[in-house]
Amino acid sequence: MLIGEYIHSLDEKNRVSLPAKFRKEMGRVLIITPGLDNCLFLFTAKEWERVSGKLSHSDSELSFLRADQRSFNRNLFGQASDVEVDSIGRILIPTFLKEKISLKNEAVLVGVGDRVEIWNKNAWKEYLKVAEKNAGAIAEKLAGEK
Amino acid sequence: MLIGEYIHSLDEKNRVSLPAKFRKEMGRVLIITPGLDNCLFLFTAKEWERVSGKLSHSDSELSFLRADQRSFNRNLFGQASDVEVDSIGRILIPTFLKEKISLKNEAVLVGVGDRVEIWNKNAWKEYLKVAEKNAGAIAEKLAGEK
DNA sequence: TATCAGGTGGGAAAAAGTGGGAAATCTGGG
DNA sequence: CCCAGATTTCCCACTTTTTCCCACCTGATA
Repeated sequence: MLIGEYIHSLDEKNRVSLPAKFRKEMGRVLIITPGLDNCLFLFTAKEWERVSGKLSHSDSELSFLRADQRSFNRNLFGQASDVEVDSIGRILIPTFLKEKISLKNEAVLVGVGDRVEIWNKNAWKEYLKVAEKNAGAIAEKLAGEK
Repeated sequence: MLIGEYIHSLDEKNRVSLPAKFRKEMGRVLIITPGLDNCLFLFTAKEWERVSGKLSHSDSELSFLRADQRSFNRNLFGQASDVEVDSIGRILIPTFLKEKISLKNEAVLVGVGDRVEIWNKNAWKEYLKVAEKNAGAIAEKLAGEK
């Protein structure tokens, strides 16, 4: 289970260290994609299989015939990238994804159970502030649903 | 799986580098056709077999009997062209396809799972903007279906 | 204080991408 | 049938980017 929050530097070659605690669990090849709420998702290869398989339609049909499928797949696949963890535990953030969430020198890596999220530091702080304030109310709502 | 977005130059001889990450998976001979939403589709030979097979004998009826099917197939098949990847990984974009999607000096190559798409840079940015806006809604919808 | 692990930075080698010249091929006109 | 000009193909060379590797720094620990 991936948990915890780490602030690591993003160097001028767009490298970030994957927190040592995440490395064993995640393996050597990861998939990075735009996430929701302006962060990036980092999936293990296996988890990516599950996610992409679930989201994209079966390949027995021609997915490009439907406009909403095209739109969705261009987003999902076109904005994804596979990254390899180097010999000392770093990954390379593709430029177009770095820009998408306005990553600067510092990146926040957050373990969220089965995936890792990468955030712009300020965006993360802001998000947390709001999330904490709402936590009580959301808990009540979830309690009703589950 | 073909994923990711790359911006490459289209030189005055109409050549573009196929991103290195795509080369191994795609092989030496590709099929390029007009795509949907004003881009070009680039299929592997194998994927083209599958696609063209589906389109030409869909629903076990004769595909030339329906006007809209004739129209669609004439566009796709008639304008298709096979292109060979040269010794250093470039392909040649046929002039009429280049003009069809108004390609300029820069081309965007996008991996969309089982095919690659080629876009005019601005058109891609515009498309993506809209697609991203709808992604949330589509995701919710898919979440409901699955 | 010495040691170790995690994290950071940077140089050199390799790969990827770009541009252009020369050979080969095609085309139309005499 | 041959030639001149245009186009395409092939190959080489340059530049930029990426990858690989090594060294250093820092904080925790014995």
